[in-house]
Amino acid sequence: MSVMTTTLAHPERDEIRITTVLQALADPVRLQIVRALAMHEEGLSCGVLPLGVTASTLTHHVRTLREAGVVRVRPQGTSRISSLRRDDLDALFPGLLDGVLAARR
Amino acid sequence: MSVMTTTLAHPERDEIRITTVLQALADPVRLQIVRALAMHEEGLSCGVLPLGVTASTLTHHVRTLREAGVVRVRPQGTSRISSLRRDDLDALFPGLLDGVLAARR
DNA sequence: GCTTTTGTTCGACGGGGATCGTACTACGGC
DNA sequence: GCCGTAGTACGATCCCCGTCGAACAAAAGC
Repeated sequence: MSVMTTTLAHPERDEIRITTVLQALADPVRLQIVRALAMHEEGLSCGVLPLGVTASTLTHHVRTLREAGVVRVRPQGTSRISSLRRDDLDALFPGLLDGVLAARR
Repeated sequence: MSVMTTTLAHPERDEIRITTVLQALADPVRLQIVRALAMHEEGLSCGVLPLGVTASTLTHHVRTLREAGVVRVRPQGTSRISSLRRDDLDALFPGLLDGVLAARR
C-alpha cells in the first residue's frame, strides 16, 4: 500500500452533469476519440489514434473526458485503456450518445 | 418559394454541424433556454425567462443558438420569438435532444 | 411626435481552455 | 541494471467566449 494506487478518479453515475458532458463532447478532438471508442467496446489506448495533437494535449483531452464521466480509464502496463461509459450515459441521457454518433459530420 | 423575409441568418439543415450544436448546448444559460423552448412548441420571447443575465448577454446566447441551428428566430413586433428546431435536430442527430432534455440536472 | 418596450451592437474585460515543449515517472523487455 | 515506450505534470502562450455597460434601433401605443 505504500504505492499510492492512484486509481484514476471517475465520477459516480449520479455525479455526472449534463453540462460537463456536453462541454467534453464539444471539442473536435475529443469527439473523434469518442467515435473511435464507440467502435471498440473493449476499449483502446488513445495514443494509437491519428489525432494530430501532441501526447500532452492528448492527456489533457482524455482527462477531460474521464472527469466528465464520458470514458473510463484503466491502467494496463505502460498504457491506459479508455472505454466509453455507454451504460451510464445511456441511463442518464438516453439517446444522447447515439445522436452524437449518428452525426455524419 | 424563396421569400426574402429572412431577416436573421439561419443555417440550412445540411449546414448544421454536430460540434457547433454541442458547443451551443454546452452552456448553462443556453441549456436553460433550450429547456424552456422545449416546453413551448409555439416558441417564446427569451426575454421573459428568468436567466439572471443582462439583455445584451441574452442576445449573444440566442444568436449562438440560432447560428448553430438549434433555434429558429422570427421577429414579431418589437420581440423575437425563438423556437426549437426539433425536426432538423431529430433528423440529423436522432436522440440527442431527447437525451439532453432527459437530464435531471 | 414622443415614450416605452424589446432587442441589438460595440467595445472592454476577465477567465478558461486548447495547445505546446520540456522534464519527469512508470512499466516492460533485454 | 538499462533502455525504450507510454503517459503525466507543469508552466507558458494564445485565443476564444461569457459577461457587462452604454449607446443605438425599431416597433407599438398613446
